[in-house]
Amino acid sequence: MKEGPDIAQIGSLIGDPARANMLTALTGGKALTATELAGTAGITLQTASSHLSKLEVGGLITQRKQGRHRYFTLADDDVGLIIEGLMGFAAYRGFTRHRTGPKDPALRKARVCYNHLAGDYGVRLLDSLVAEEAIAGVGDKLALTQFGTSKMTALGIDLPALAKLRRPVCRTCLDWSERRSHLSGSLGQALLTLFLDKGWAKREPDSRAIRFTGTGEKEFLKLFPLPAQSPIERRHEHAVEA
Amino acid sequence: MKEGPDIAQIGSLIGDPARANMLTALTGGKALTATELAGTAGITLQTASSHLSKLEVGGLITQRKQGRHRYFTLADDDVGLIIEGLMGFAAYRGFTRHRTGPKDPALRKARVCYNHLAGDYGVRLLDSLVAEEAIAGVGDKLALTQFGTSKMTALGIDLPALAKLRRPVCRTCLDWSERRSHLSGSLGQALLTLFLDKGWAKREPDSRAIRFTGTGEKEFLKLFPLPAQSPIERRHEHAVEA
DNA sequence: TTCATACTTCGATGCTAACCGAAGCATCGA
DNA sequence: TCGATGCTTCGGTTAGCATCGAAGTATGAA
Repeated sequence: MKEGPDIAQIGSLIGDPARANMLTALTGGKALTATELAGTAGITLQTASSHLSKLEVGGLITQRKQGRHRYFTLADDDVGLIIEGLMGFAAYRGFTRHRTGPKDPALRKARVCYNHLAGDYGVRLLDSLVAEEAIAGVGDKLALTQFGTSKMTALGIDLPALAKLRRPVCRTCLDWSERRSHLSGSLGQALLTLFLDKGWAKREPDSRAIRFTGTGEKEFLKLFPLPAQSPIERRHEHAVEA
Repeated sequence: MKEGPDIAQIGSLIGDPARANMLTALTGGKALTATELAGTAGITLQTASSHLSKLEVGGLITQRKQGRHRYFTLADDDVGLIIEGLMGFAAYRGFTRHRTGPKDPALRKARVCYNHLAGDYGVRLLDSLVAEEAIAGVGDKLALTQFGTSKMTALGIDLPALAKLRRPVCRTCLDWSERRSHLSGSLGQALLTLFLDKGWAKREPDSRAIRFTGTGEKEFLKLFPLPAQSPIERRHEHAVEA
């Protein structure tokens, strides 16, 4: 009726509680089976199957057949960004119908956001890279500086390979617990993979939380130090916790 | 059932086509009456009233009584950001159920995004300010430099007054037609107001489009020139038009 | 071949919510 | 005071969709 794109389709896809729970679970980054997703959403397998096919034709998720399992993942970085953005909005408005459990502090410290690091440590990572001028840019236009390029290469990250992908290398993603940006994009993904590979951190089994080991935490903080003072003064916003 | 905020509530609010149309209309920035919103959504006044009360308790809109009219606006900058974000996503995925009309080129050139300038000119504005280093920062952490502060003051913008508001002064907002950031926040709002006050541009009556006058366009381009080369190379993404 | 697991499709049910007609309330102008 | 306008509330209808039981398909294991 009016000009412009159609928001309502995506809205209604996210609007169903069962589907919202599935999407939230998939924001953890792991590929999950239909049975697992049915469990997290608290519905039977038949209902889950119906929901999953709707999400797929809606372009929010994709599936990969493997044996007799079907693994579902978010379709895309963009979907993760949208979900995380809505979570931030909801948290800020106090839309926390599901009472937050004891895992909350761990989640707030470090967690997976689709495929990259989020939470306090995720924000800290980007802050540090910006402060030491490894990354520069404005808004969603971020890029590695020369110093940043050599730092990443020294860490063993194959930047030319990342550049060949069709996804942006550096990107920001709004952190719903910190209400500030953290690093997304293929570099964000590569860094999280690096931390896990090096054994600095491990994923909690049934949660989005990431637990750093003692030495891993030391190494991380040494590699990504925080400046004495933030380069740009910024008022502190704290999400309202209900 | 799970940890974290509840996306589904907002999703279902946006998920109804009538409500989505109302929200899209309100993204134009004007305060609209219930009757007007009913018209744009194509429903009766009774139904519209029901929808509007749901949107209000959901925290997406607010109303102001004035005489026997009730004027509705988006509650907040955040709501505008969410809506624009979803529009970008929907446009990119080709979710354009409402066929785009002939107004489209004008909309793409310059339009209102809740309360600030969007479209080609909106993106250009931020690009220019960044290129001449009037604004610096990363992600959502933007701030005026010393040069930027004096430039804005020279334009007649009362920065101390803006700083006193509880909203951020500088902020980025994802442009759904350009798929890049433009300037939001109270400064973005102040600049758009300035352009309109100076007579450089006028709002189209029943659209989000903004039409620059001949001299207004000249002044705008002179005041916010584009650099010869973009400071950071960035791949061009063009939204899929269906 | 037979059984088990993983998932989809079909069909029926039941609930929710969008919708509108009619009536009620509030504000404004005369 | 009276009528007109703008909007809300109530009641009843209808339509859509989430849900699950039952049956069907595909893959893997024994």
